Amino acid sequence: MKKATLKDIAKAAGVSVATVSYVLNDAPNQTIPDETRSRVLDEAKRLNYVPNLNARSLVMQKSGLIGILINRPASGGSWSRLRHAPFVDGLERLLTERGYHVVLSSLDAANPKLDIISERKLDGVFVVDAKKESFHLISSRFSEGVPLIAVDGLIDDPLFYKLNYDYEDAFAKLSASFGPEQSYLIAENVNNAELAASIAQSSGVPAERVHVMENEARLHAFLSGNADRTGIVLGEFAAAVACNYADPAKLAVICTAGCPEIVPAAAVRIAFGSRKAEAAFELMLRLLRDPRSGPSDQYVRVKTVND
Amino acid sequence: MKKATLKDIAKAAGVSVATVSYVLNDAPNQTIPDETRSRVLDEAKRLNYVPNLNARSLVMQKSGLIGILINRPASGGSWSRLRHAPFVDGLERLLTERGYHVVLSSLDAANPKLDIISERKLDGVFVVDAKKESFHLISSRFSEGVPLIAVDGLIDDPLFYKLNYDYEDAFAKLSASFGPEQSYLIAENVNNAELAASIAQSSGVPAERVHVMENEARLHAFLSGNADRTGIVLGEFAAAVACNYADPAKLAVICTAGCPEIVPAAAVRIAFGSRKAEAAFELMLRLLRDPRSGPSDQYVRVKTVND
DNA sequence: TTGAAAGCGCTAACAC
DNA sequence: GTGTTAGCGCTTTCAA
Repeated sequence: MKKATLKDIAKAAGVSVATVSYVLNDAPNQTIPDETRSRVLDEAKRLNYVPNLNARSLVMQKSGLIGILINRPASGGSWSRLRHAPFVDGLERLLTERGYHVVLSSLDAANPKLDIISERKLDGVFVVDAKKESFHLISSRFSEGVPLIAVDGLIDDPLFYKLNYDYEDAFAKLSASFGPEQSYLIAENVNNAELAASIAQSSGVPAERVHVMENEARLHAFLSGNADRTGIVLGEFAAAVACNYADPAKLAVICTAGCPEIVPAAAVRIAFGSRKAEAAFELMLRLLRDPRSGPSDQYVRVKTVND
Repeated sequence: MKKATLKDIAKAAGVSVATVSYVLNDAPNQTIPDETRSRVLDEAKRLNYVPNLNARSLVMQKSGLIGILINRPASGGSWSRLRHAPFVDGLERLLTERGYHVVLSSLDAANPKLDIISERKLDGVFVVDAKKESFHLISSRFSEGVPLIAVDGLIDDPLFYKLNYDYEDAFAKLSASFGPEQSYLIAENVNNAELAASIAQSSGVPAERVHVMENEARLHAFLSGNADRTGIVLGEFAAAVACNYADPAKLAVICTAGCPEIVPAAAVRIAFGSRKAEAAFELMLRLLRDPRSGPSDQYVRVKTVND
């Protein structure tokens, strides 16, 4: 039994392919009598018809595919491999639920192969944690109207909408008990230099007490030298590791991945929940409907969850 | 500037589309003089040619897409949302590196929409953590030769190759210090009932001391009642949570996600590393080359990393 | 060594 | 109401 096509259904139902297509797609301005309609529908079901989306994509010049392109660190512990996982999961779920198909693709920071966007005629693209250069590489190739959303990256390029956490807000909430003057900061090793700079700056923590997560040994060394201080940790996975070398009670963790349960209960926790995925989804839907309906300054900032 | 097609290149280079196609694909049994070849290549580059893979997929009846279909729990804490993340990440990376495009799709256990396989003409499919019924639903629709790999699921269906951890091996390594007679077991809340049963059974832990991870409250209650015992925990994320309610030093964690750093160093750790993703990738590649070149019993068991 | 042409399965304009 | 048909961009057979 091989795949049935429109033609097969047409033959079986004694109508033309056009009619079948009309019925199956509920074509707006076609008026099909119920008798014909149900005959077609019956045959389609009987033949186990499944549309070939490659054919449809070819003629429609759009695919129903949304891309999530992630710039992954070449090396790095599990904290960096996990960093985007809950976001990707959440976003994928929402998109799938909505009927989109999701293609996931790792970008090599050195050599980001972005052809997938045009090759597959992606309807919309999320670019996660990319360097400035990657963004420019994309925008130099797209005069087209594909919605482009930069996630976790500050980029001065009008082709991209930008979606970021409002770290400033998070730090502010912490400032009473974890004042930047006396605390240190453990930051995630993000690819986007502009974002990293902005985080460090808005934390208010002096540069010499900002540690960028790289490997366990260096983290250990840094924490040993700051055992008497309180600390702020960005990311629950980094925090889980840090708790092996620091007293959780002296730590405030800004949960960027929506997994607060992972960090020891003794630490102070402040969370963004799963809002980034939701915001990403909503913005994309809106742009898909109308490519320029996003916020006029192109920035979306996700705030922490208030409890 | 709109997308260039083969036809555009052909016109620009003064040859036919067939010739362009031959050149661009290094067609095996065509002999193209270097002069023509480079003229075509030059024009392709000049026009920023990017192939339309939807068109190619249509004629080739295959897409270059590999599907990862994941049965996600409707509810559950971050430990369950994270469970497959490192596997998916690792697998996606390997596939992407190899030139495949990866489509990711959540399956609703109640209503698994599997049409994506035929709609997109997927070249190969991983089905992760699915119930018996979902597997049957798939195999009832596929006489076709698409390589199907069931990950984290025991299923008696010849259409699927099965890829699972060798839990027995892991438990055996632990038996000296964490004897099943005196320990409890915290198991992940897997969808596949057959797998769950097999894990519980091969652990040797008496049924009344096997706790299936559901929510933090129930976990807390269970651990309170077993404070005097040693315990084995499946999954590092579950373990991280458990450490809030149990002494890490009395815990052995079987790391199923490749993220041992996440669990407190005081616990005994035994790991599968990232071998599942690698094994999945290798098996898929082999099947893609020759659909029946997998192990004859269709089972692949991934062992723990020896150190 | 190259090209013309027949599709792959589908959509939609247009004719009847 | 329904059918005919011209593509969408590509691969590949067959002829020249």
